[in-house]
Amino acid sequence: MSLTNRDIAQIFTNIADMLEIQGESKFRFLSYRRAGEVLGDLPRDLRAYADDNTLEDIPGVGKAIAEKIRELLATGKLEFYEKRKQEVPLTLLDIMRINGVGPKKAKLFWDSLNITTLPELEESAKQGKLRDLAGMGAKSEQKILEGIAALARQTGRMPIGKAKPLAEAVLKMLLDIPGVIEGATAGSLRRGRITIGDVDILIASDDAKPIMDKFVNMENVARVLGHGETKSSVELQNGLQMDVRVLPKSQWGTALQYFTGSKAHNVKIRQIALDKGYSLNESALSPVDKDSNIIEDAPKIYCETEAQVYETIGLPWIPPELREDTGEIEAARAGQLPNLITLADIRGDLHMHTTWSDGVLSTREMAEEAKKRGRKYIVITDHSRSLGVANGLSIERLLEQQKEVRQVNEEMRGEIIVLHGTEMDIKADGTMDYPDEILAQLDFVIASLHVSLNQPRDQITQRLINAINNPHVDMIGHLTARYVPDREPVDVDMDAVFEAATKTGIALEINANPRRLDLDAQYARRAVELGIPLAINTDAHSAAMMDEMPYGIVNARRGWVEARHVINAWEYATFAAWLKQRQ
DNA sequence: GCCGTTTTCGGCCCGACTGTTTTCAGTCG
Repeated sequence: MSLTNRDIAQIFTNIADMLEIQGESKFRFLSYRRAGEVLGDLPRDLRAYADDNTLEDIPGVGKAIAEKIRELLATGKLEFYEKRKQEVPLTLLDIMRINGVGPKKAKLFWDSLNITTLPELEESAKQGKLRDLAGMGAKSEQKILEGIAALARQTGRMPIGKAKPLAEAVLKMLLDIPGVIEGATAGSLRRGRITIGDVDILIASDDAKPIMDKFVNMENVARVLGHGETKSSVELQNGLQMDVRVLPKSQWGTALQYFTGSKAHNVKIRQIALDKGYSLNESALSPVDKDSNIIEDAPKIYCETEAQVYETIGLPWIPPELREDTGEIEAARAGQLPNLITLADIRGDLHMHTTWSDGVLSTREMAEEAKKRGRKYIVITDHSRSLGVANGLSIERLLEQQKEVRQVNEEMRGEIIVLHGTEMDIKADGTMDYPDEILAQLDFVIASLHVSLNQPRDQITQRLINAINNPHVDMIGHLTARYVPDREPVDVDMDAVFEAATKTGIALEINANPRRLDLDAQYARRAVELGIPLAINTDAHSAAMMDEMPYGIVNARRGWVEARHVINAWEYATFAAWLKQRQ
C-alpha cells in the first residue's frame, strides 16, 4: 500500500508538532507545518512530482523536505521521523488537540508527571495532580477536563453545508442588535473551504458589550471558551466553535482581510506590506522605519474596505476563495488574477433527478423550480438500470421517460429548455450501464461511479477511462465519489484520468452538493490548466437542493474557474453547439 | 527549513484573552 499525499502531509504535520514540543526553532517547525498544509491539497500525486523532478517547485518544499518526500516514496518510511518518534511519543500529539493545551503544556505534563496519553492526562486531572504544576491552577485543571470532554463530542471539521447556515443564523441575530453597523463571516467559511474548523464572525459597532453578552448567552451554547471586551468564543452543542469579534467601522477593511486568512496568504501579504513600509495588523497599516519598527508619531492608515488594504500595498483586491498562497499573490502582482465565475453566470443545470428514480419532484415540477431560479436550460438525468437502490430506469422506462420530457419541454417552450439525459452507472466491471445505441438517443449523458468504490486504483482508474472514452458520454459526474466527511474519495490516478479527458474533450463535473463538492478545487484548477471543460451542477433530488448551486460556485472559484470554462455557464446555443460537435 | 523585483544569508506577522501571575507566558487564530 503506497502512501497518499495526505499520509505524507500528516507525517510532516506530526514532525512539526514534535519539533515544537522539543523546543526547536520556530521557523524550522513552521516549515514542516507549512509543508503538511500544502501537500494535503496538491492536484497530483507526489510521486508524479518526484518523477518529473519538480518536488521543489511546490511552495514550501525545499531541498530538505523534498529529500524526505523522496525517501517516503521510495521506502514507505522516513528515518528522521522514526527517530523523532523515539524521542517524542506520538500520543503526546493527541494531548495538544485539547483546546488550551499547546506544546509547552504538553511537555510540562510529560516532563513532570510522565503523562503521554489523553487517558493518563484525564486521570491526573481528576486526581487533582495538575493544579500544582508551574503555571497551572485549579481553573486550568478544570478547563483541561472540559476540553477532553469537548474532544469526545467533536467529530472533526464540519462540512460547509452544515456550518454555513448556522453561522448565518448567528450573524443575522447579531446584526439585529442596535448599534451594529455591519457584519460578516470571515475565516475558512468566507474562503469557501469544504470543511470548517471554527466560525469567525466580525461585527462593526462602537458598542461591543451587548454583542458579546448576547453571543455567549445564545441558547445553543454548550460552553463559553472566552468572554472578553471585544472578542468571545463559544462551543455550540453540536461541537462547532464560533468566535465573534467587534471592531469600529473605520477598521472594517483591515479586520476583514486579517480574519479571512488564510494564514499563509496573510503572512505573505504582511511581508509585502513591510516591504512597502507598513506594519499591517487587523486595525491599521502603520508606517515603519527601515528596521521594521513602527514609527510612533506617524499617522496610521485606516481602511474601511479590503480593497483599500490591498491597494495600499500595491495589489488589486484578491477574492477570498483564492487566498491560500497558491500563486494568487504572484498573479495579482502580474495583473493576471482570474475573472472568477459567479452565481449569476450560471444558465443551465445538467444534473438532476425526478420521481422516475430517487428524486421527489416530477419532471414538470423540476423544470418549474429551475425556471424560478433563473435557469434557461436543464437536463433530466435519472439513475440507470443497475442502480436498484435508487430505482434506476430500465431501457423501457428510460425511453418512456423521454416522451414525458419531450412533452414538458414542448409545454414550457419559451420559458425553459428541458433536455433528456441520464446519470449512468459505470459498473463494477468497467462497462457502461446502457448500450451505445440507447445512449445515442439521449441529449446528454453523465457517467458516474456509485458502486464498488473500494476497488484498487488501477481498476477505478480504468473504469473512469472507459467512460471517458465512450463517445456517447458527455460528462463524468462527481468524479471521486467522496462524501464529506464520512466517505473518502476513490483511489484514482488523476493524472491518467485528466490525460484521457484532454484527448476526448469530455466535461468534468463540479458537483455542487456541499457533501460532495467533487471535483475538489485543486482538481478543478488543474482541469482549467489542461483546457478540460467543466460543469457546475446541483445533482438536485428536490427543489431545496437546487439552492445548493452557490456551494459549487464557491468551490469552482477556489479552483480559479472562470465562466468561459463552464459549459452550463454558456448561452444555450453555445452549449448545444458543443454537444453537437461531440456527436 | 524556506526563500529572494533589495538579499543565496539573514530574515521569517501580530494582538486578544486567560490564568497564573505581581508583569507575563501560553495559546489561539
